[in-house]
Amino acid sequence: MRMTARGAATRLRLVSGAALLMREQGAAETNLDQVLRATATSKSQLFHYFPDGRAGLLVAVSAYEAEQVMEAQRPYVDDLSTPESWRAWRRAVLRHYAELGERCPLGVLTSELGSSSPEARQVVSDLYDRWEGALIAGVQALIVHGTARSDLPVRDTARSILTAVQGGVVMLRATGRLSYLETTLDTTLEPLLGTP
Amino acid sequence: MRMTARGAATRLRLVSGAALLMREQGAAETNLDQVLRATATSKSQLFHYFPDGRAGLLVAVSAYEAEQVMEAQRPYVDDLSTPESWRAWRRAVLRHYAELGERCPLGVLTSELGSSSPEARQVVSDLYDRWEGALIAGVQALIVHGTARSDLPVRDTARSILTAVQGGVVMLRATGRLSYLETTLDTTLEPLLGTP
DNA sequence: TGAGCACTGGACCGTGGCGTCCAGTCCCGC
DNA sequence: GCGGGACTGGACGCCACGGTCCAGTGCTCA
Repeated sequence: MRMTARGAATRLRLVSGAALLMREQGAAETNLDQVLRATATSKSQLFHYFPDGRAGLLVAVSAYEAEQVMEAQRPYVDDLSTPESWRAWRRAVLRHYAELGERCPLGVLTSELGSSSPEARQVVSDLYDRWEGALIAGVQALIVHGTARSDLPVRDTARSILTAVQGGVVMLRATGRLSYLETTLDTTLEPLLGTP
Repeated sequence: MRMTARGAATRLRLVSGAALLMREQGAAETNLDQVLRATATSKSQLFHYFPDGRAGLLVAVSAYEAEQVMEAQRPYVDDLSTPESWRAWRRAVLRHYAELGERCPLGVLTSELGSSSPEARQVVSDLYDRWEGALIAGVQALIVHGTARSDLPVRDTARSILTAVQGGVVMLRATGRLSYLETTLDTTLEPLLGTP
């Protein structure tokens, strides 16, 4: 689809506006009219940019939110080669979820958007792959660096960390408490960084 | 509401039937007509037992599924006083999720039902409290038993285990792989049971 | 500058799905 | 065995919400 700068801006306004609404009140509770009102657009514009309607919008929101999840961990997640960068990463993650609380992109991605369509599911699963890849590289680097024991199972360790974040976010959404994420992250990172 | 045996059976048929449908296809994708067809009941029966309609049914399903989550861990979760019972508990949990896969009560509880209404949210949060309580008692017992170090933070350890299960289930639902749960559970239980 | 297509506005439509109503049946307690 | 309330059946109403249509407007590029 050819698009002018103005068109691209409208499209982005729709996606980011929809994403925000869905974070705050859930995807299922967000209807198209709300999105249109919040973004000052009309129905025909929405269907112009998303011929598949709501379904297409959900996929775009998924991709947008997946990007936000990675963005929140930058720049650290891109280079987890030292204990310092791991610690900085941990701080960044905790800060992000402390700020957003239950209204985080990851929460709505895993619990709602991911199961809305095969395409959205693919987006979520791609996110996990990228994320796991970054963590694997980081664990590997710490072994080379000598901080972590060389017999550490690299992939399993990375997956544990990913799982810890997921679990922490679920509990955050359910209880409003950040402590689950903090504690579990500490436990899981211990073999990598030692007791802080 | 007064109820005869027959009425109670009808009510239970509605709740358990709805729960099954919602596990398999999600709560949002399950409408009342499907529930009625699956349970061989009629709309007036449903509204007879659930005057609040769909909302009330969702709360009842939440309570039912919360009970299923605990039931799946029985009898071990009620007495985690020895390393053997902890190991048996771990096996029971893994077997349960290996069997049900993505169609587990916990998954639909956390991702859909829990946010459907304040009442349902309360049910979910009560479940977590009960669960955490059982784990705390178990960790405490292992310390008394001498298996676990006495300086282990009891509540934090219990919460880590709970978070590990949650994270593992999220990843199971997203990827279909049980390994996340297995690995993370091992890591988290290590300070309690040592390397198996 | 003007032709054509991207872009916009908003009225309109169909329907899936929740909830209501009422008439009839069955069972429990006296 | 009989009165009343628990229980059942299914037709009906209503409306929120996703999606369509078409008539304009204004940018872009030759």
